[in-house]
Amino acid sequence: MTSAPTAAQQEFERPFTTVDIVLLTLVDGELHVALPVRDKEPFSGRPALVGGFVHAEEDRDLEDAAARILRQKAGIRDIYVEQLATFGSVNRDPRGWSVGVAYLALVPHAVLEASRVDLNLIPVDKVPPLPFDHDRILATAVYRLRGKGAYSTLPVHLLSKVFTLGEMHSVYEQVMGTEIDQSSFRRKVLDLGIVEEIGEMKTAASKRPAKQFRLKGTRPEDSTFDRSLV
Amino acid sequence: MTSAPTAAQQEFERPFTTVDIVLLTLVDGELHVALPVRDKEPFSGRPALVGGFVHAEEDRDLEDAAARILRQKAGIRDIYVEQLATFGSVNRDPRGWSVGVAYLALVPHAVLEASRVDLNLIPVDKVPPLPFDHDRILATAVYRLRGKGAYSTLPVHLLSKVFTLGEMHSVYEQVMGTEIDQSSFRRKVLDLGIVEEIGEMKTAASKRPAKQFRLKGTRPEDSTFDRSLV
DNA sequence: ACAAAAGTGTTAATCGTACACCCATGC
DNA sequence: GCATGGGTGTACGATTAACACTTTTGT
Repeated sequence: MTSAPTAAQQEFERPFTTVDIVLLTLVDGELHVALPVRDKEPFSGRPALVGGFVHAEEDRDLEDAAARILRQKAGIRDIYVEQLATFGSVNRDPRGWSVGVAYLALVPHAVLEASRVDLNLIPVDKVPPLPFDHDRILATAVYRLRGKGAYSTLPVHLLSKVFTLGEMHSVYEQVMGTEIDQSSFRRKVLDLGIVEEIGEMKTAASKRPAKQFRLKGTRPEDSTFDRSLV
Repeated sequence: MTSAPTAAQQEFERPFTTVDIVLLTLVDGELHVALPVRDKEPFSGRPALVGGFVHAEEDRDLEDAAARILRQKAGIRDIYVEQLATFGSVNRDPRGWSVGVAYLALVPHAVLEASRVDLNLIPVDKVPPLPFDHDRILATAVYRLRGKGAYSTLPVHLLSKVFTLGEMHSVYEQVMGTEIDQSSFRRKVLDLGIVEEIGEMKTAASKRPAKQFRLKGTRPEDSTFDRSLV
């Protein structure tokens, strides 16, 4: 409360609020999660999700808090972040009743390499038991990515802003864990109009150069469609 | 913190935590939201979402808190509830930095009528401006219901446990706001196996008696499928 | 010239919609 | 017997998956 405490508020002990971020990236075709080693109690020395307290004096809202925490604890900014779910209970944190607002963050691997912070990337299927309820949060994140993946542009955020259809195709295969017919994928992506050709640049790789694309206008960052891409 | 406060916690002012519930029901074919009149400051006398503080001493987790609030403030229990999203900012509540965990609750109208509480049901498209950020929360809830509706059993929870395919058909039409071919709807529902015939009871209405159904085993309350029912 | 990835085209099966039709009951 | 909602069947068009084929580059 800012100035005028009311009866209702004073009566109750306030839970404390954290933001917990599942930061995912793709390291040569495999989904990894950032699990930096904790340097404070509780669970000091153990890997855990990127997280921190909401700073009431500093953060204007939860998204601000998430962005700040990503900056301060992971050294990255301007990446894709969406709210996942909120976990609150008396025993998820040994310090007492806490509310953890969980976020899903997707980032191209290159961005993480540019950051100086050691994020301790671990393949999502080789993660050791985590402190707090972070196992559950991680599971929720992966479930969301897989579930929403086929019907949205979510997986694209694992790529850099500019990409080829080949790269996009491959990311969807990796995220969804299935083979996807190249031809069908291509056609769907193209006539759903979720992507736009950028210049006619080409990749300077080894074989035939590919056209470059970027996500279409839909700034709201998300975009869901009714056809499945897998 | 229960016993041993650490440095990190004491430094920060804690936001307070509320649970805000969008309680929806169908009153003769129209979606209504429960907006009981507030009897406390702030915004005393104005209709607002059903809500309350998390009671750290009493609630074991957020779902507990939501259930308790529904019992105490709406006089109902054992209804369908799912977490919607969490809204937290310095200015959503005049009392200061607050975190509101929003829930979507669906209930058959009959259950509300059994409750003694005056819930002030208002058609969702005729809702006056609400206090706090309740307008936004309500919009999110309706958006979720419409968006998820066609691909899940969500709308079914607006019906009593036992229902006919005709009733189900009609609820989906009302929620989604479209006409749905009766024959196709029927076939999809049936061979998706999301529903099971109960006895061979029949309705004692006016015309030809209909078979009665209930949601199939999938207790986890939810259940999503990949085909659209609309 | 060959490998490898980009990109195009065609076909057969599947799915969904629309519509026509029959059934059981109350009045 | 007729109006009304319950319930079934079918046919046509749209969508998809599967696969074959062509193009363009680096080596």
